[in-house]
Amino acid sequence: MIKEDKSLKVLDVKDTANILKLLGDKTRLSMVSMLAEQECCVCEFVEIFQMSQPSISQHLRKMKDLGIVKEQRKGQWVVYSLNTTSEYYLLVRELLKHVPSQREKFDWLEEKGLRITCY
Amino acid sequence: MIKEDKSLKVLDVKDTANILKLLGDKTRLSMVSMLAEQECCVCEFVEIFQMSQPSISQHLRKMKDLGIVKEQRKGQWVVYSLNTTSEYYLLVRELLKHVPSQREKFDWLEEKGLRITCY
DNA sequence: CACACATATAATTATATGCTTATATATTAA
DNA sequence: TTAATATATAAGCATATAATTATATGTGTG
Repeated sequence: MIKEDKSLKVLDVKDTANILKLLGDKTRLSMVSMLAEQECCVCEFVEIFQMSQPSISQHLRKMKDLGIVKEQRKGQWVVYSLNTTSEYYLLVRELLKHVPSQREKFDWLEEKGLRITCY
Repeated sequence: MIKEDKSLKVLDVKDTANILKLLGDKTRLSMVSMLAEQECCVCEFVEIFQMSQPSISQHLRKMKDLGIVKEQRKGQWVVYSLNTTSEYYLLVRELLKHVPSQREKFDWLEEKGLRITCY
């Protein structure tokens, strides 16, 4: 019996290129790296990236459209998280190994008293 | 003594995003996938991708600029290959694992009698 | 309900990207 | 040296992208 490599899923060149293009943006790559650590809501991203709220929303939208992230409303907030059931999830996890941890960004939110999401 | 993971090199978020953006193009991703198999010259790429020669040259230029590929003149041809000494090489290799082999493209060149590079 | 807060969408704008055509450069062969 | 072939670069154009502002929608609270 051949053992399947659980860290590998072969994808289309075209689909893969689309994912790479999507993650080929500093803001979005940081976002997924953060989401690999913890879930996070829109207004927290706005604080972290010092960027307009619509801009953040649009970045998240693009990632949601390709199924990389998912959203969940929690009261007045919308909390985003990595979609671990995506066919691209393994690729994304692999990519993130090559990028430094973004945990500090959550620490910064805590310090500033801007952390929203409750655990 | 801590054993270093030879398949992992942690990079800047910004640099990584640039690499992903570069490879977030169907043509360029196919190109590096081909180069991971064998070296290849410009005119062969032109045949494979059915695209103008300047367009191919420009794609290769971008990848050369980031150090992902390197070139070597062989007579009237310029042969491109993966730059295995690039700081991005490990990331690129990892990415390519998630993409199907492009060996068939070389087979197609052979069949059509368009294979140039000599081994 | 009215208001505040959080988020999404639409419209606009500036810039980046990818392709084409035209042209320049480099190499080989007659 | 001239012609043919291979490649690179420049300029122009059409489309894509990422940001902004303005506005709409959704939710909690008095």
